Amino acid sequence: MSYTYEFPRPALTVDCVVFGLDRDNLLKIMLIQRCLPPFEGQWALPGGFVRLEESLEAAAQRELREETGLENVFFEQLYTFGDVNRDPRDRIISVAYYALINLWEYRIEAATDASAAAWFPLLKKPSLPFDHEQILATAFARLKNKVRYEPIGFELLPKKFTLTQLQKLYETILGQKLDKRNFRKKILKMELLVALDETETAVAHRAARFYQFDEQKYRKFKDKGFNFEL
Amino acid sequence: MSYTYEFPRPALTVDCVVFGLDRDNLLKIMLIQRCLPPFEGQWALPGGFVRLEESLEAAAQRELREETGLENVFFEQLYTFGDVNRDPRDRIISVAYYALINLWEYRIEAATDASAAAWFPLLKKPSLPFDHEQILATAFARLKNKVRYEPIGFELLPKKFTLTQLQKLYETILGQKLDKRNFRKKILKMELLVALDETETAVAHRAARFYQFDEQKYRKFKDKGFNFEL
DNA sequence: TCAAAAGTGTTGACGGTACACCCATGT
DNA sequence: ACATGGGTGTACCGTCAACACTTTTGA
Repeated sequence: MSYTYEFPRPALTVDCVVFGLDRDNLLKIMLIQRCLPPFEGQWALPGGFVRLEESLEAAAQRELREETGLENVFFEQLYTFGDVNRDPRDRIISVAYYALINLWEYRIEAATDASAAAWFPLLKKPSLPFDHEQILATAFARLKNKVRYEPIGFELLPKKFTLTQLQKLYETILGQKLDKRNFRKKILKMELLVALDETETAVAHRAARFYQFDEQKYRKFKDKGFNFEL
Repeated sequence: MSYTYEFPRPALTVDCVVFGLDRDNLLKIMLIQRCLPPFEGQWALPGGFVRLEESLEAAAQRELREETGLENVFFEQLYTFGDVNRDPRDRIISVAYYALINLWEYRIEAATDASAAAWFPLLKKPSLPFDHEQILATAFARLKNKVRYEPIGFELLPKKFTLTQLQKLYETILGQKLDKRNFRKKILKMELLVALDETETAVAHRAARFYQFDEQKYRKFKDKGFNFEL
């Protein structure tokens, strides 16, 4: 028998913190209602056990797909939580991931048929079981940090967006007002946004121009040691 | 039987990337010589299996102590590696930590009696088994990044150090020359360093003043949203 | 007195911040 | 015509980068 079998093994799960931003610039989080003990019936982070034949990332993506119908979204490992008593059942380690998606199109609600999944505004969410509050706090801190120096904010918006929408996104995540003229100068000077010819429609005021994030340009800049800031 | 037992479990290890900086400003890494298969005899990152009754952090600290004699050093979770075939034995997930210690005092070599532990300059290290090369690369990237906006560099120096030593540390990690006057201005303006009355001894030139990092001040600044930069 | 590293200021360029008004559109 | 958000420029200030010489000490 191999060396590795001398040790009893903790169980291993993945949990996902899924952030979404809706049309009203409300930052929301996706939760699922647990259908098994412990904490049956409570809202918790989507997640589940890692299978032997799948990588951690694959496991997180599978769980997300199974429980919420989400696929092909921005996805990143967050942190691994392994306190001894974080799960009352057993010793369970959880590798947490976080994801960002845009809620402007209504595609999301439809996908949540099988398991009960729902979006909660960050400020109105129920309190979470296990150490999920800690996981969420860690994820939010990471988002707040990362959005300043990497252009991941775009993941929360539709492909075409206006500068005001982008600015509001930053204001929501960072929790502070930004100056409109300075914000535009800064973001446009980076030359990572492509101005489209289209404009907003059906608004009761001057129509805003749409922009698009140019990921190719960003990659080139990044390789040259470019720095995205605020 | 509980829900958790329906699933076969991967094994769980911790691995440690231990960086040290010696008197000559050489950045080194600690490796241990494996005394069990697979890769018996090869140099690899220190690490081992997580026990059921200890947290991840405790496991990493224990492994480090057992294998290298190191204790009470800067320590932080790095990333969790879980590719399916990263270990030839079995499905093994590894939670990686990284540590920073100063090698100016000779306390280290003495502690490495039982298992064969040794320090290798980053550029002259042997190639590593498993995915340890990837883990090391991730750790080095993290160090390089983090040193710019959090004062963790001090962990690599003795308590008392000269500004030139500090500057060389940054030059080594960042891989670029820095301007002496600008570096001093910047670092002193933050008021995180305490100038001591002592100076270097036994040098064949003008003796440099010693400084000390004031962690208390840093904590206060940090709470107020202070930003350590370069 | 020489070698070797310590220590010290100024200037010009750039980027950040603060700030207020006119424009386009739909109702 | 009015309400609503879209869009724009300038002036001041602080920060960063570039740059070279004098001082101290031990050999």
